[in-house]
Amino acid sequence: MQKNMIQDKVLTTKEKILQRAQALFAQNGYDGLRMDALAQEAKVNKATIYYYFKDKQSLYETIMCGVAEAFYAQVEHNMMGIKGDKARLSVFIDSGLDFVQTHRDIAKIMMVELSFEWKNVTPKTEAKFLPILQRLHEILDSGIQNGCFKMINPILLHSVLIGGFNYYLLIKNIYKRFEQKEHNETGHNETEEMEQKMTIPFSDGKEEIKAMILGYVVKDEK
Amino acid sequence: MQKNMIQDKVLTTKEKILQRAQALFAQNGYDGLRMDALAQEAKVNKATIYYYFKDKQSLYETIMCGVAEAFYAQVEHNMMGIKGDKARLSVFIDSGLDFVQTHRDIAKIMMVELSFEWKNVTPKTEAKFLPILQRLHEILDSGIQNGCFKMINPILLHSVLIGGFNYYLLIKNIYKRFEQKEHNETGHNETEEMEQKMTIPFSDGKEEIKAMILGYVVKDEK
Amino acid sequence: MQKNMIQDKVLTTKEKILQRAQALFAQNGYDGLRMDALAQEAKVNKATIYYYFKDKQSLYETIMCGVAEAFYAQVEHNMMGIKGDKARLSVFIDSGLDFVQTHRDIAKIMMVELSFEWKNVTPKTEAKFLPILQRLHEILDSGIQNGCFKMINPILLHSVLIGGFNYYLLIKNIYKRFEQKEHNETGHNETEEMEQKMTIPFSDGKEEIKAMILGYVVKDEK
Amino acid sequence: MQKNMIQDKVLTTKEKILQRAQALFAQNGYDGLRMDALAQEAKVNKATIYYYFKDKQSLYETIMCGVAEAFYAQVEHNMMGIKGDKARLSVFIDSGLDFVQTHRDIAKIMMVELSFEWKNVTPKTEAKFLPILQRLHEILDSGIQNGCFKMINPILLHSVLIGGFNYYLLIKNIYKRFEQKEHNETGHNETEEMEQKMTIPFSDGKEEIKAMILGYVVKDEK
DNA sequence: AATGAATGAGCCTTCATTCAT
DNA sequence: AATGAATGAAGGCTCATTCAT
Repeated sequence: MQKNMIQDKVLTTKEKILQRAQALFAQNGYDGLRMDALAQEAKVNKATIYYYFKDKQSLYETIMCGVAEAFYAQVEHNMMGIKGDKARLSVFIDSGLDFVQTHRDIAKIMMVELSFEWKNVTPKTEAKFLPILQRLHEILDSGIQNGCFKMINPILLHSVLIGGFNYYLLIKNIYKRFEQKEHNETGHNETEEMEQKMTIPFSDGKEEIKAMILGYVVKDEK
Repeated sequence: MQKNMIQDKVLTTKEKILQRAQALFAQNGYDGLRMDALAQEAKVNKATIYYYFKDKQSLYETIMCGVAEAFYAQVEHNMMGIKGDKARLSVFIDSGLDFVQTHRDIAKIMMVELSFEWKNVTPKTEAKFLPILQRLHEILDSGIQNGCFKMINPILLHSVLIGGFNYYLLIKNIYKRFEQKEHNETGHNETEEMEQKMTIPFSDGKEEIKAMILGYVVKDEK
Repeated sequence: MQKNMIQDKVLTTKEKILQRAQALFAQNGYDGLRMDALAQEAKVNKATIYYYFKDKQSLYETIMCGVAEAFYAQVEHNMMGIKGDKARLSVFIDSGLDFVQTHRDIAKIMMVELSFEWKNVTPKTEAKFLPILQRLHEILDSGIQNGCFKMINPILLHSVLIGGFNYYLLIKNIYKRFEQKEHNETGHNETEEMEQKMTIPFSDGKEEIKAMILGYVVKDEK
Repeated sequence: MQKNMIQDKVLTTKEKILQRAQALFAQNGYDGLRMDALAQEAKVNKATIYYYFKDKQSLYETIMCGVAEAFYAQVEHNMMGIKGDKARLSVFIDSGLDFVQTHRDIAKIMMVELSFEWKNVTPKTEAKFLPILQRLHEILDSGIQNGCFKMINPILLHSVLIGGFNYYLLIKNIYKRFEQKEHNETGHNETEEMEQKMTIPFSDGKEEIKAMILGYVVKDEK
């Protein structure tokens, strides 16, 4: 998080390139990233990028694989030693929400890649994502089979968790812009509903989503 | 669905361009769409596109505005005459889910645009989206104020509804690919979990999401 | 030949590009030709080249195919109606020598391509050269079989004819340079051998080569 | 011939570079040789090349000078002690043919350089070639003056000798390819002329060329 | 209304070369 | 003696856009 600032000088050239590339891919997408811009941002010569990475696609692949591994590692780490389906589901949900919140660049890249139907994802990268999906399934399936979870399509749960939350974080940004603009433009005659918006501050969102999911999935215990 | 084939000849040149542009923007994003490719797909000369649209940005804007208007119109139409907070919420959720499901291209474009922080959205387009968001707020706020809905951040609900469902539809595609590949590669000795996947067919998803949201929002009436 | 000067304005853009490309390929080889330089020489925008030709390779291919066709057409035309093995061989030799002398660019390109073992020659181009070689064989083989020609490897004859003469034209250029330099540097005390050089002016060369070949191939008739 | 394998370890780094460079220049020409590729082939770091050679041009020059010296040395060696114009011409022709046949790389490089009008040849290199040409002239001129040789342009003789034979060796390669392809494609129904080709095997070529030249140059003695 | 031809700007990539070690 | 890292300067090619018709 704050590594960038503190360790900026410590990063190797390759790491510097990867770091900036991730940010730029997230901002502009695969086609939108310009190698010139990346070189400038990473403060290296354009040719230096090609010293470390075969081409743009390979740079992207490196990032995507890193993403997959990072996500998998975090979930694995968090789940370690957790027993009981409900506890495991709870930890899993928290892990997912945290990852999406902490790794904004990655979440965005994934979202876009998903929208483009995995267009720029190579088989190698795809293979890295498989274990993650399998792991999610194991967890959810176990709960369903043990009877403490309602029968639910695991993918759907996953979607609400990751897709819903990521969308929330994204739209919050846009929303704030709307409000600022309106505020500037309308002067003081805000409508009541706009007042209303202000009274419901942007919540963290994680707890609500978790509650929404658990409320649906976990069977009432009597 | 089969409109393309039947009406292909009926479409004006301008409509043909817009139709193909929407599909290509959805597939490749703003930067990914090539005017050459569009001309080819629309079976017109490249210069013809510029006869109808000032430039690429203007073409995109036209589509985005159309998107916003279409969404707003559908919601308005569906809500017409519906009374009662719960009923209105129900219809609203259905409208949202239907729209996302029916207008895949638009949903994808919006998702990507959101990820890129509205990068290619002009003020004019932005203005078109405002009424939609306002309408959603009215509906949700009313229910909250009337006490039949739990206090919830409307944006969060919106996110689970639109973001969660769109994500579900997207990942379903990728998922099916994974399964096909694995099926091809592993031959016949699928593990049990893979069997399991098969037993939970890809549900429509709409009902679950609706239930999940309503379960969280609607207060139990005693 | 003098078309360039007279018809320069009449050439289509595509022809202009091809014409200049041929000259530049001859001067610098495939790798040595710079698309920028070509654009400048042809007085068109660089992108215009790509409007007419897919890429550098395709441009080269177009020229090579043209070359092959031009050569074949000229030989065919000259041979038309010629009867008798000796007469045909004579006409064939003249055609070859004339072609090499008239189409200097082409001869150079072919020579280089041969040296690089056909490196930049695509199958399509290769196919165009086949008929030429076959035609040469027919002619020579017939003479050999009819007994008026000495048994000779046709390829060898071809080599002396084309390779020897082309080499002669090339080295004449270099030779002249040597002499000029020496003349400038040595002042007036030229050695006798240098005087000698001057007394044997650069002959056309065609007649000598033709005589050399015929002297070897044609059997003395008694 | 098999020197490469046996002496590979014995070569100094500099020699290794020169050896591989010569081969690569012959294959791809000056512009076609990539310093990266050379480094890889010579199994040294790219910077190592620059440790031994100022730049690409200087590397090329070193090779070209070596070429000239080698050629000159061989001719000088072979001619040593040979008396009589005809004998000397005979030895000279043999030397030339042998050199062209033995030093394929060099012959190719020279051929290409000639085609490009000595483009990459520096004055220093040019100076090395002068003695060779002078020596050839001496030999030929002497024979002409002594009356045992027909009056002939020495350069033309040189061209047929070197140019014709080198061309023959080059085109033999391409020719064999044609035949292989045709053989593969036509199956077993070769036409008669194809049969014919097979019956005239690729001769060495040296004797024919020598005979062709001598037949033309040497005056019949009665 | 529509298009073939042409282009300026810029993109990804490569190349010969240098630097610090 | 030798090299991993880095680079300035192109090089081939593409893109959105315009022009003349």
